[in-house]
Amino acid sequence: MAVAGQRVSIFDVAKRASVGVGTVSRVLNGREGVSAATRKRVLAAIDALGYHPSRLASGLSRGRSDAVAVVVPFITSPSVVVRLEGILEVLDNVGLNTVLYSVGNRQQRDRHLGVLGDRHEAAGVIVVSIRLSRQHVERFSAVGTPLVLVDTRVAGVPSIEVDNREGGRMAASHLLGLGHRSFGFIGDIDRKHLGFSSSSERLEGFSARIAEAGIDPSRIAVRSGIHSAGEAAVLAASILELVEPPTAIFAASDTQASGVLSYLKSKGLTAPGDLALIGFDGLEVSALLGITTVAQPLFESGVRGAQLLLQLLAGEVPDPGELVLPLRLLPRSTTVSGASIEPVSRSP
Amino acid sequence: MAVAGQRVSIFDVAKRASVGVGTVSRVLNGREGVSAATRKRVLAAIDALGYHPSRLASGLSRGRSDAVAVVVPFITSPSVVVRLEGILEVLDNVGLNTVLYSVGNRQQRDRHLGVLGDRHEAAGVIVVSIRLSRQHVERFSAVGTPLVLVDTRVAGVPSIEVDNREGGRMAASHLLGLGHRSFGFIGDIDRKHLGFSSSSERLEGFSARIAEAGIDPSRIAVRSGIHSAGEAAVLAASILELVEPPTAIFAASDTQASGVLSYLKSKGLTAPGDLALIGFDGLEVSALLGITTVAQPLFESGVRGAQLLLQLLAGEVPDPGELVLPLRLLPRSTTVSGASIEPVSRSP
DNA sequence: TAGGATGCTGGAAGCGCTTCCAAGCATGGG
DNA sequence: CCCATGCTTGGAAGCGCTTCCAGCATCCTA
Repeated sequence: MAVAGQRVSIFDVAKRASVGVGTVSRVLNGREGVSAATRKRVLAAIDALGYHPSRLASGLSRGRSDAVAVVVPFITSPSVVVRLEGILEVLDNVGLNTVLYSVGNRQQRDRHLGVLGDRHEAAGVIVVSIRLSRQHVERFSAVGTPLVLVDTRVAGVPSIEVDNREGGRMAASHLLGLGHRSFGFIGDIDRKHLGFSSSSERLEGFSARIAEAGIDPSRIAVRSGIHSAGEAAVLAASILELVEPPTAIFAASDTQASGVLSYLKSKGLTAPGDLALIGFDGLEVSALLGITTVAQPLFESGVRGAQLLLQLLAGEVPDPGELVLPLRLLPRSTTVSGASIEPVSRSP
Repeated sequence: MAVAGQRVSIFDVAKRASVGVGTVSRVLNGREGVSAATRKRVLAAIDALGYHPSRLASGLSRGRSDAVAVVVPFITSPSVVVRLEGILEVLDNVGLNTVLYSVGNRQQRDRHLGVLGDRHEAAGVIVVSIRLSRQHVERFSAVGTPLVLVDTRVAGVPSIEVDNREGGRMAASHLLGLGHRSFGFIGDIDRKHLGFSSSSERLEGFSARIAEAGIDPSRIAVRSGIHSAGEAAVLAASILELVEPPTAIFAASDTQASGVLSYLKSKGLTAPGDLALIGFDGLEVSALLGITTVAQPLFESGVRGAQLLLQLLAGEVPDPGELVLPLRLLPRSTTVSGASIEPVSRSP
């Protein structure tokens, strides 16, 4: 055991095993060229001293850390969490250390990305949902740190995305097909200025499709607020209090759709009878509540992103570097009355 | 801008500003004893070169990093995420860098905790939900790294917890009060062996209270599986297929309760008519679905934990070092028929 | 048997920062 | 006019590791 207050260094291990520090380093890194007997002595010393190598020193000396950095926006949205699960699933499996950097505002973003790009503090970096400038990206490519984007993109950088405009169109088509002609939209505001654009892109696609159907898109009742179910409930109220409320609402996320549904229930209203409702994401909560949604492969986006990074780390050049994953419309009971109810599935 | 492939060091900045590295360091760390003119020259050089100090080097040199490490179990449960939000809320506000270490198994746990405790790679550490051994803790106290536990505890270490046994008792009392006499329990298995014990503690309290009511607790239909809604649905099926199914089920978490409810709906059954259902945690999903639950202050646990750490970092000794937060039973429509439905609230 | 290969090993240099000490330079009091 | 005092400043040492080179056995080959 380590003596209280004393930090054990590679030097102590070397002394105890009667070898040089170089040899200890070789053992630590599983490099060959160390006899079995010596290796055993070193391992015994490490064990006896309770030694842990300093990641700082090794990273500094090597010029790069061996951890993977994942930069995520302040984890406030369930969709980010699911993506993260996918990323960790892959990275954990191959035994890579993963460090998460949570970004709550632009300042934090620039600091973290600056350091991660400028210095080699990570073997590779995955950025989730945060919009990067070309400058940010150039830093990474200049020093050769592999970079992968999930749910965001910059030309020329490997990324995983969905087509949010297409998703908006799908939602509109579904509602139009059901005969709806008046619409509301509940989206979120990028208050932290991190460049979140999916909400507005979804609205764009939605509006475009509505226009194609010959309906004036400026008549869509658009409301935006912070991304939360509670806020969405309030926004829903404001829409339903209109003189001529729409017959259908498209919420930019399932979280927001669930807030709308909760508001309806509290007023004794039902979907789709009083209001048709469609969300986005395909979160588990939408299945539990029976909310129709445009589902995107969140978990898979994380998995693919991590796999892309592994390829880059292995020196390969991923072929379809910029991947667009497919969306699926899941019709459920908030738009189609009498839709069959399925239990949530066992696998995520 | 930095020249491609070239890393800019403090030395380059010093040269450009025609000062010594010591002076640059002083400027970087906002230390006084630098004339305004010199400071301005240094800042200009930093800007011109696009310089970012290396956290590795500064951490190594200083003997400690200035970031706060938060160790969380592989983010699989929404409750952990909410706690994390609370932690980040506080830490972000005071401008502390936060780095998350995700732990998926014992090996990872020991590696991360070993390094964080042994070396000074973090100014302070918050561990969420993972059980620590006395040995782990001693490492931290030996080197003097502040440590705070959230949702787990070790005697003598500042921590934030709830009384899970008491929560189990509250659930039992509620169901007993409604006249139920036969029970099922759906909990989770600590498959990763990270020492999660809340599920079993909740069962203990539940059983104890049942026994006090004169009912043989061994007759509780206990089922356990991995922590997910889907798995809980399967376990619920196995309980309801019993020859004499219970009239009420206590699920160890809201996530699991939501799975049970989803199963009921898919079978055309209702709560509490066919089965009374109570969950645990007070997640938003329980409000959305109207599930009765034993609510714990998740967000607040994170906030308090972070505040505790800030106190320790400031050198203060927190007075009630080991905090037990209160639980609240929220009766909703899965146990009390006709319970009023409230919209989800605006604030989290 | 000698000369070169080969396999292990020790340890110095260097990664980029902080910190501390000594030194330079004004300034003010005596 | 001289020296003590207080600011600023430069830069060497050291944090703990990796890496590379040189040194030493040992082994193989001709």
